[in-house]
Amino acid sequence: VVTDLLARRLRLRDPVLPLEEREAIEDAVSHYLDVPPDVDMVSAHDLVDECKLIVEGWACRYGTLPDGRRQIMALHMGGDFVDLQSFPLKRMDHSVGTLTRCRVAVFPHAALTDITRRFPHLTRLLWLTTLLDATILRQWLLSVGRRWAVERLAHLLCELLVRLQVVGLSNGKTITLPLTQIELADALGVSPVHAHRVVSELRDRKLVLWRGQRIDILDRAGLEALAQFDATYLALESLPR
Amino acid sequence: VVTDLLARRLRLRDPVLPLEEREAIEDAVSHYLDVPPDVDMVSAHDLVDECKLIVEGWACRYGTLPDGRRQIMALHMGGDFVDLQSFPLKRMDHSVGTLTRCRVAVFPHAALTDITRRFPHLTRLLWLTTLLDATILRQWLLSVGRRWAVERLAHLLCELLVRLQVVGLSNGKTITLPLTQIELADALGVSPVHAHRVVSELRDRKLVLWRGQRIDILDRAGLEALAQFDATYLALESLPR
DNA sequence: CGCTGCGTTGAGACTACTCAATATCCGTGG
DNA sequence: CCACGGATATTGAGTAGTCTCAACGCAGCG
Repeated sequence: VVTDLLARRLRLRDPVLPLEEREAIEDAVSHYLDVPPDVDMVSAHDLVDECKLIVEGWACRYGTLPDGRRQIMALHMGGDFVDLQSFPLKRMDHSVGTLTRCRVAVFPHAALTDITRRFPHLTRLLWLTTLLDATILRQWLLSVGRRWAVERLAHLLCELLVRLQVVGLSNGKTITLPLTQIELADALGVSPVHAHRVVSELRDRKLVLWRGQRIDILDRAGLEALAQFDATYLALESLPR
Repeated sequence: VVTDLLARRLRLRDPVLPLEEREAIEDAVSHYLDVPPDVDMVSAHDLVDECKLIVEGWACRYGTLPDGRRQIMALHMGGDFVDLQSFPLKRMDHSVGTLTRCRVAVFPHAALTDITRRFPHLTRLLWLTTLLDATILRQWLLSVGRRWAVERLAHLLCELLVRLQVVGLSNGKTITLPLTQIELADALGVSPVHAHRVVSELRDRKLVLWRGQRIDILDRAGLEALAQFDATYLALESLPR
């Protein structure tokens, strides 16, 4: 299960994962877990000794300020490691919470250490996935710093569209986004009221049909133009080794 | 040279770097380079096959939108890898430019691949440095998304103060920041005019003495309070292996 | 059936932006 | 040594994007 998800996410970079590496991943899973919605899987400042991969469901990374202001820093879906960075870092600098009920696979750090000793190539792939998170993070920073709120929302949708398609969770025309407008606001770095206004604007511009969690993309090209979207950061190209 | 810089940056996490690993790092350097100020060391979309570590000088990562808006995503000084992420990723999703003249050490990807094959522990340390960049990145996102511009500037100063102290480039009371207000604006995600106003505000509040590139910290506690600064994300604690 | 959380909408306030003018610094050349 | 040009710093005024406050509607749920 786990291997298929990871392989799907990485196939564009590394089409064939050697059998022994596939087995190594599978063996590194100590157990599976079901986590209810709106629960923290790990909290900032925690010292952790295992990593979690989402098999199904949605989660988000977020940071908070002492006075309560909150910023969501990433959205994660099936196939994503939510805290692989904790393997080298150990200490969490942010929290990860579920947005929906999540099924997760648990990888003890010890098993990952073993992988780094025996499978250099696989190690580089795991490293790669943490770096992909970072490229997305940089785009979010660019968005929050330099895009207007509407553009930012458009860009988020473009990103999710691609990422969901890669793992087969969207047909490119519709996505299911289990976020309240308050959570969306925390992801965009705006107030809840403004998040709503910005959603309305995309609706009014006839770019999307947004009803609750279901979002129909009416004009993907228009959305990408508005967002000034450039997908290269998602590292979808196949490269020679 | 290179090893000392890296060791200094990592000593809090891993106090003793085995001799053979130190040699491996030293051997991985193919050559040194001097880069003039205000020049791109690597550009977005580049396909690269070597990584660069700053020995001396300042550089920044930045991303741009097609219409020219620019966001600086990280500031780098001596001891920082500016594009280690390009080792697993290959393709650059952003650019790296010098702020001052820089002396850099060059690591061919092939040499790094060799390290991942022979030194799992060192590999995890290299992985770690890319993840430290990511924790800083997350703080910047939190800043840009949820802190007012003054708080954001204060937070940036607190961060730089700590980072410079770790590598011995600041005594904790003064830092040299080779940024124009335009570049500072791009780092904070505000307009140049507002960047200036925000610098003035820190001056007026008697928190700093800001003259050109030289910044004297008059009230570090006040600065940290204003920024709601929490240094744990910089991973300065020593942890049991 | 009333509570509670979320979505929606309006109004006024505030942070930050743009435009624009002036001042200062610094390297270059006369 | 000083005049000049260009880039940067500084300041003011008006505007625009976004925020806060607040009210109301709606749906789910015990």
